[in-house]
Amino acid sequence: MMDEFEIYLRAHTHLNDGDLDRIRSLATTKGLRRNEFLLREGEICRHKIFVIKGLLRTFGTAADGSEHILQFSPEHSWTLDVESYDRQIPARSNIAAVENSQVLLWPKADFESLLADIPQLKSLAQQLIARNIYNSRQRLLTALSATPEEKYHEFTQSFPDFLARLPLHMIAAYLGISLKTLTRIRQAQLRR
Amino acid sequence: MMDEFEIYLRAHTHLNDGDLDRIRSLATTKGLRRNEFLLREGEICRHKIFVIKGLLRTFGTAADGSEHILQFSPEHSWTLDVESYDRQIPARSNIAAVENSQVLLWPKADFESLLADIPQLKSLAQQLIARNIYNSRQRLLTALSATPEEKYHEFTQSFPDFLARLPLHMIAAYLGISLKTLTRIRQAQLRR
DNA sequence: GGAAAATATGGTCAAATGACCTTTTTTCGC
DNA sequence: GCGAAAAAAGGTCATTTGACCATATTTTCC
Repeated sequence: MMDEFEIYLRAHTHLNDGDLDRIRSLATTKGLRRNEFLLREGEICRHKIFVIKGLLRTFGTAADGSEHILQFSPEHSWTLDVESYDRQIPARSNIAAVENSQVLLWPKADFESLLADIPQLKSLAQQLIARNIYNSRQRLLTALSATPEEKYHEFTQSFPDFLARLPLHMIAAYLGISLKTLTRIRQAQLRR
Repeated sequence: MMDEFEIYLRAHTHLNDGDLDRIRSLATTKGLRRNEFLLREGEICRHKIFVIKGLLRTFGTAADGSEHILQFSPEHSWTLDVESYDRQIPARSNIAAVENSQVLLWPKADFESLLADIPQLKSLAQQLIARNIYNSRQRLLTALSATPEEKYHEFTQSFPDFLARLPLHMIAAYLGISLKTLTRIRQAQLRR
């Protein structure tokens, strides 16, 4: 059950078995059905989340009810609503499963004690934060400057494996374009 | 010269005079003329930057030469190209002065030793990182979901003081809309 | 103070995009 | 495997947006 996580941790850190056991021991496993929510807007994000298997999406909803996807979280990635988790305030985004998935959950207090006690884990966490910041910058720049076609192209280059796992309307919601525009782009590319 | 910075630090941290002096002593002051660059795409960002006075912009350029503004940095804010600074790799963004400005610069190695030695500074730095992440999320969501008019409205609410300090074309470059669209929005609002 | 540059506005037009709707195809869940 | 639901694709049309151009206004800087 947890072995996927162990593989991940061993690949990304140098931890002794004791620390690894302690990290594992504080997590609970949870299965999610397709479309099941892990966090809803307005709730407080109380856990650090690691995706063992499957695919999650983090999305906000606009005034008109439309969904806009901030992030996809596939197996071997971490997720949460940062601001809600940090400050324990109501979340402004939702997290839900795209596919049937399996996640590990650590209550915030537990994870913080792990971070305080295990420098290698802390260092991993900081790397992840840094990467997150770089990615956000790049994504923002793309959102500001790219045409729909360029956005789609960048997406296919960055996440080739997601193409087959996501319905197109979610890709559109991630790129900030309409489904119609996305299918038009794809049709145009087929004809070439 | 440095007093602005001292006021800022005292307002946001609890530092003793010794630490404060040490932080100040490692910085150099630099004046910038309007439109002068502090960092150009491809260069390596070697300094942590604090804006004493004035206004900077951080922007990327697209293939067609158009500029897209990632961030404005007014007096009493910090800036840099994160990825370039962290990893000492070529920057993908430019930083330039919008107004005549004055900044403090710390060479990376010096600032790192300050962070290592002064916990209050480290804590301030972490707060700033956190805020940066929240803002990026919000900005991305807006970029994905809002209409040009909503984007402009949110901008005026968030940064009322910037309106008078920025040429419209920069606001457009920040919002990811054309200057034409922006002036249309403003005209429509005048008529009401 | 005055020339030059930057900025803002306006007009026109073509193209891109999204809203709305229907139909076909695929996938899901029991 | 089958019925229901979800997803994809297609059609049509009105609207928004941006490109390009000219012009007016303001600001900058020597």
